[in-house]
Amino acid sequence: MNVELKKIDEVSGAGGEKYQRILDAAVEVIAERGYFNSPVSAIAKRAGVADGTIYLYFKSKDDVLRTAIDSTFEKFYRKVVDAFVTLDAPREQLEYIAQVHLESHSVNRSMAVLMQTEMRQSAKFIEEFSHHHLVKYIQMVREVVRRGQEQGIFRKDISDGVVAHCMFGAIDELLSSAVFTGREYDARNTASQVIDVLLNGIAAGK
Amino acid sequence: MNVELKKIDEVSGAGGEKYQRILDAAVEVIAERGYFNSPVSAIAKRAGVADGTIYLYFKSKDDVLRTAIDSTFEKFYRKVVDAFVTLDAPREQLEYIAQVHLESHSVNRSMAVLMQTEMRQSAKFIEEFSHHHLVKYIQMVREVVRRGQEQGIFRKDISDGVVAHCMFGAIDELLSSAVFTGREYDARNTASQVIDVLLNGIAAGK
Amino acid sequence: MNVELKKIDEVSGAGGEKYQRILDAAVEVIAERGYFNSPVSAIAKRAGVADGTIYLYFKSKDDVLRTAIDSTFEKFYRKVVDAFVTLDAPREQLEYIAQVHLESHSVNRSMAVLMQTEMRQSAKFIEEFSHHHLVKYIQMVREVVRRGQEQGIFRKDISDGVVAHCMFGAIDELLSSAVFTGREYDARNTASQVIDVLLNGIAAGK
Amino acid sequence: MNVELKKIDEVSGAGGEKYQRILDAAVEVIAERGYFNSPVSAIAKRAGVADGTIYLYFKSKDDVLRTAIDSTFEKFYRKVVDAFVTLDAPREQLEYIAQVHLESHSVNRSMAVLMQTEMRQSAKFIEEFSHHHLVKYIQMVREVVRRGQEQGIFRKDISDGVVAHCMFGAIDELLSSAVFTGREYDARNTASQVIDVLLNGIAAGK
DNA sequence: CATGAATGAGCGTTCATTCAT
DNA sequence: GATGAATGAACGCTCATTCAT
Repeated sequence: MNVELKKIDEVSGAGGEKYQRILDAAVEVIAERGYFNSPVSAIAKRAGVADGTIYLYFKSKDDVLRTAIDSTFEKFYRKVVDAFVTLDAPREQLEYIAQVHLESHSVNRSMAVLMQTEMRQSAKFIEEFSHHHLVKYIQMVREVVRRGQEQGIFRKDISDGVVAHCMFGAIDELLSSAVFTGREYDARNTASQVIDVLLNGIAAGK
Repeated sequence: MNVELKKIDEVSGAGGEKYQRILDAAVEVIAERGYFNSPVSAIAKRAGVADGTIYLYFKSKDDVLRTAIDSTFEKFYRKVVDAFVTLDAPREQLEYIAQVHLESHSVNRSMAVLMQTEMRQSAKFIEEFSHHHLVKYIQMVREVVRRGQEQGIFRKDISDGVVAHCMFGAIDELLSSAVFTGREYDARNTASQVIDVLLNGIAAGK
Repeated sequence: MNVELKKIDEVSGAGGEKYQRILDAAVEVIAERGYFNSPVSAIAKRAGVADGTIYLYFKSKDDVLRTAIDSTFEKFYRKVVDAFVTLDAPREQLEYIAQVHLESHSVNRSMAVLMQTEMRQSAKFIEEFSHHHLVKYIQMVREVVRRGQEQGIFRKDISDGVVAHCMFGAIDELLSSAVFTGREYDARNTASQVIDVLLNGIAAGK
Repeated sequence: MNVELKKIDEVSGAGGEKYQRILDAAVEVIAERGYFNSPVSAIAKRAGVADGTIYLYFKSKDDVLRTAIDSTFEKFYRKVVDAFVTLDAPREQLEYIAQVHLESHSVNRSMAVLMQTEMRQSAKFIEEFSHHHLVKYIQMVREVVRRGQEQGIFRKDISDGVVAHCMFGAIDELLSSAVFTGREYDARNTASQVIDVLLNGIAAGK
């Protein structure tokens, strides 16, 4: 894996930002038309390269999509990990995750569309994704929840796994709904609402 | 030859449930391989009919998928509406929706997989009907939430829309995760946990 | 051939005008949509019979078309032969042939369309037709021309074959043009014009 | 393998006349079997290219046929127009048209067959272009006839339209008959006979 | 005789991938 | 490296024909 990342860097070194151009073009085109309705030729055209050139940088059409998703998730993961260095409180950590997750919409709208659609197009793909990326997300949240439980901030009679899935699912659905309806929202504010529900529930107080 | 014909008759039982055999086969095959990786011929084979036979019952490949999803959701919707006749309390209503939603896994695992994948694709036809159904679900929950707010059971400072999406997303993700990891769960128990989180939050009490 | 005609009569005897209904329906449908765009099922529907029924009366879809054309031409041929019994003069005979040929448009417009289109759709079919029917037409005209030459009415320095083909072609093209443009014409008057050109030419008289 | 590649190169000569190879193959195959009985794969095979290659040069199967017919007629039309620059007399002009029309047989026998068959099919696209071309032919002749009438060479009591259709039909039928019976003829001589009939008629002089 | 559900070969077309240049 | 013409397998769908009823 490290090896592969290094190679990428080398390639994109010189004038080889063709690699990145192809990735971006793929995300855009696929977001607009769907994976199976996006011929490699359309991606190549958008990237401004010849069809065959794509195969100099990627093994297959599938590989382009996979790489784009992997790299997006990698960025998400790194951003969260970096912030955690100076962000200690479980509550704030959850809110930060929610916020970054929801921000993905505005950072790269095409990518957000793609993650809500193409990423889920086949059980096979999901199984892969579930194991590689989602699991990492869930782990992250579970650890935060467990730390909160240990600190007495969060209830101990609740499964951290269930909480983690609920949180991911809730945010993902809000994001998804915004993507499909074209609605805009304020990531910070929405994150705060979700965390409010998650922490305090909707039952009328006391 | 007679033997073979007899066998077919046995299989097809009453009369025209080739229609149903095709639907079931489609759901199975598409759940396994994805819509675009499931040739009509594969569906036909699984259903034990000739390729052309599918077009006696459906207008197109699209139509098969659409019909399968429509009918599944219709069943879900009706089940909930029926139960609501004798189930009044907002809290119980939410729990019932969660439970039926989670039960879909055991009722028809392939359909559950399919709902987690194909229903979200970007193809134009999804926008048409995926949303048609999801919107109905969200509406249902929003109404329950609003009634709870009016009755003073639920907090009034929270958007019913956000709550509805959170609930759907949380449950759907739990379902999805179970589907893809092959985990089993008890629908009633899981539903109760999710509703607990949703109503009371995870923050340690007072 | 006689045998086949007899059989047809027997079939159409009782309530078996299904045979004729199928022929008529085929001509109509094919005239409207073209042979290859006219499924047997469309012909059956128009005829008010089941698809399979057509195969009780005809060997194949091709056979229906062939039979319709054969029978139309047969009627034409008989009509001309009958009239010749009391119509002696070569000039009048030619004019009569032209008139009946041109009348086919009004007698059965669909059949006229079909003869101008589908009958010519493949070299194979034309070769058959050319040999079976057209040859008869040409022969008829050639004999009339030869008799006219013997009687000193027609020039002897002209090939009767060329004349016959010219006459058929000229009339057929007028008919065809009317069919395609939807124009109407008076068969008797048009026939008289064609024969005028054929007999007297268009050069200004001395 | 090298041998085979070399052979292909030899065949394809200069550069991109795959385009022409496909057109020629299409004309041949369609002339033999008819448009609807000529799968694209058969045309590709005859042209020595892969099925998909055809779609690099043409939009559809329809487009191949349309292009072939258009270009053939365009050549015919240009040849006539060019000759008219130095060919003034109406009589000679008619004879020239007849001759070029009849020569088409020897220039490209397959194309001649195709023009006698596919050009007249009922498919909608024929109405679009078959008539587009035929109308041009008829117009050309009508103008010549009218000029002849103005010059007092041709009778004025005869419709130029009828004459034009008669001439086209007569020649086309002679061509067609020769094509389908496999007969050969001398274009110049046959043209002269047809024009003789058209101008002077077959009635015995005075 | 008549039906029409069922078949499956065959079609036009697309597109991921290769490879000579 | 970069190109893009060429390939051909694969697809969704149609429809002539059959045959159990």
